[in-house]
This record gives sequence, structure tokens and C-alpha cells, in this order.
Amino acid sequence: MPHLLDGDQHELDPLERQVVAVFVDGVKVLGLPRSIGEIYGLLFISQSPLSLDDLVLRLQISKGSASQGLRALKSLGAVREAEVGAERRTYYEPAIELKRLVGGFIREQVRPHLESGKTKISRLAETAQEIDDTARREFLGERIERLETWMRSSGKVLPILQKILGQ
Amino acid sequence: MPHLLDGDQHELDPLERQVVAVFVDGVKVLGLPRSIGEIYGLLFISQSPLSLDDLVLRLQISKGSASQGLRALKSLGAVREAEVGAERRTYYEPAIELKRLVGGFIREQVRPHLESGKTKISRLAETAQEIDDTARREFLGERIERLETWMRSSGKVLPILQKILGQ
DNA sequence: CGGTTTGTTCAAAAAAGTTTGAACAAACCG
DNA sequence: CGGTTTGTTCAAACTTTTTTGAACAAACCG
Repeated sequence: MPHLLDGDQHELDPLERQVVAVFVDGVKVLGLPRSIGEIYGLLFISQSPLSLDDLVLRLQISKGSASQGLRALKSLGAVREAEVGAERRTYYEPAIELKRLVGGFIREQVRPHLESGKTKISRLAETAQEIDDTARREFLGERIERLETWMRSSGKVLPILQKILGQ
Repeated sequence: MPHLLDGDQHELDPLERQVVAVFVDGVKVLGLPRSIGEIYGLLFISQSPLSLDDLVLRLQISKGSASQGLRALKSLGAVREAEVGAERRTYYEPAIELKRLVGGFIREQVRPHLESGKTKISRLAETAQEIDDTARREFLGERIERLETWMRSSGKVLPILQKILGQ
């Protein structure tokens, strides 16, 4: 189905496609869905803010995906609503400071897992106390202590990471 | 199906189950399959090395999963073959130094993506050179430069990460 | 009000990723 | 050699995650 007299924005041009592909790969590494990479990628390479409808039209994704993807990106602090004069619909622009992106990812995706990990390990330590066999209990104690050390190290590394990436 | 006179090793005890659950969660965060967490978790909490058959029997996973999981863990440097006297089958024990685990993960999972990202971005830069519209080309140049900065920062952070985690 | 635009929700469909198990290979052994 | 043990491979089955799109809500507008 060719378009006749196609004035409006449709398919991505080759460069946009390349950029989107880079971000799709990028977010996959982070364990996020492809649509999030597509949306962020297109915003990243667009000179002016885009609306949800723009994203749907240009990326050929469903309204549902676009809505969910934008929500996730907002909660990560990776996109913000742009100030556009007197328009009803909202337009989005990307946050492009690495510090902010990393910070959002750590806050939303890393910290919660670290917390729940620590909790589980505490419970583990309690369970291990109740073991009767002394040798076994001591071995478990060592291993659990190591787990706790791992968690402490991970906790310590995050702020340093952010510091380095926030130049 | 109850077992009569069950002398041999079967299902995990509650503590083992808890430990395995911790590692299953842990590897999920890293984007690795559950079976890898199960295998590493059981090795981590076992006082002596285990064979592939032990893992199959105790975790109730298929031989295929155990084989693939062990291969991945070996390539990550997260398990090693244990020296066991005069046995045909090979036994595995976990590497428990955080430094080693992080190093393996970075080497196997992070670096390759960083490399391929850099390659894609180089190609991007070339494509962008060929854009006719000057304003557009300059905008693209800025954005691509930012991507390159991100990549450099990421590259720099990895050795520092390893250093901090390697006490 | 009734109609239109904008965006969200969520059950079902589709896609992606993981696990299984049967077939195979390789090493050992009597 | 033929039989047994140990481990690998990979297509198909299964599971999990993502995407879709229809139904809905909310805001606006004439």
C-alpha cells in the first residue's frame, strides 16, 4: 500500500532507524522492553518534542505501548514533558544528562532489588541459626556473611558510580 | 508419590530453597535465566562440590538445563571444576569472590555490548555526515557526540567498579 | 448537553526467552 | 569389540514478557 502524495511524517528515515536500533539494544541490556528503547531513541534524535500520537505514527507501535513506555520513561526520569505553547496534548523531550539517566535507573531498578535482597538474606541468617548440626551451621554462617558483604559492597558502589558518571 | 525409605539426596531442605531463591532473584536482575541462579545457589550453599547429576537430581531440572547452565557459569568464571580424587565425572564448586564474579560478568555480558554499541555509533556518525540540511546535521553531530561521551564514561567506570568490589 | 480529542487500562494475542528430553558423541571398561 | 556412564546439542514444548487494540475515562469545546 503505497502512499500517494505523502506530505505527513511517516516511516523513520535511515538515520533515525539506526539511532533507534542503538537504543533498542541499549535498553535490552538493561532488561527493559524494546518499545522503551524505540521511544527514547526517537525522542533523542528529534529536534523538537513529540506527542504520544507522533510516536505511535512514526514508530508504528500501538497507543498502549506508547502510553506505557512513556510512563516508564517518565518514572525513570528519562523523559520530561516539554513546555509547548497552548497545546492540549502533551509533548515529550528526552533527558540527555547521563547522570540523570543512571540515577533514575539505580533508583527505580537497582535499589528496590538490593533492598529486597537484603531482607531475604536477613531471614536466611535467622533460618541458619536454627540448624542443629554445628559444623553445618558454621559453614552456613560463613557463606551468609559473605552474601552480606556482597550486599554492602554493592550498596557502596552505587553512589560512586553516580559520581563518576555525573561530570 | 511419596518415597519409601528415602536414604538418598532429594528435594532441597527449606534453607537450601531460601538460598536458591535469593540467587534466582539475583540472576534475574542481571538478565540471566532462572536455572543459572538455581545451580549457582545450590553450589554456593553446598559444603562439597556437586556433579551435573547431583544438580539434576536435587534441583529437579533437566540434564540439558544443567549442562547449559554450568557452561554459562563456567564462562562467567562463577564456577570451577573441583579436584576430586579419581572420579570419572566432574564436580563443580562456586567461585565466591565478588571481584571474580563481577569481572566475569563485565567481561562476558557488559564489554561485548559496549563494543558493539561503539561500532554502531561510529557508523551513525558517518551516516550523519552525509545529511544535506546543515542545521539538522549540526544537531545530529551534537547528539552523537553525546552518545560517544556516554560510551567513554561507561568504559571508564568499569575498571573502577572492579577495583571497589575487589577488596 | 453531545461530539471530539487525548490518553489509560487491561485481557487476549504475539513474541521472546527458557527448559525439556530424546538423540547423539565421547570416554571408559570388561 | 559391545555395554555403560557422562555430558552435549538442539528442535519442540512450555513459560514469561511484551504488545496490541478495544473499551473506557477525562478534559475540552461548540
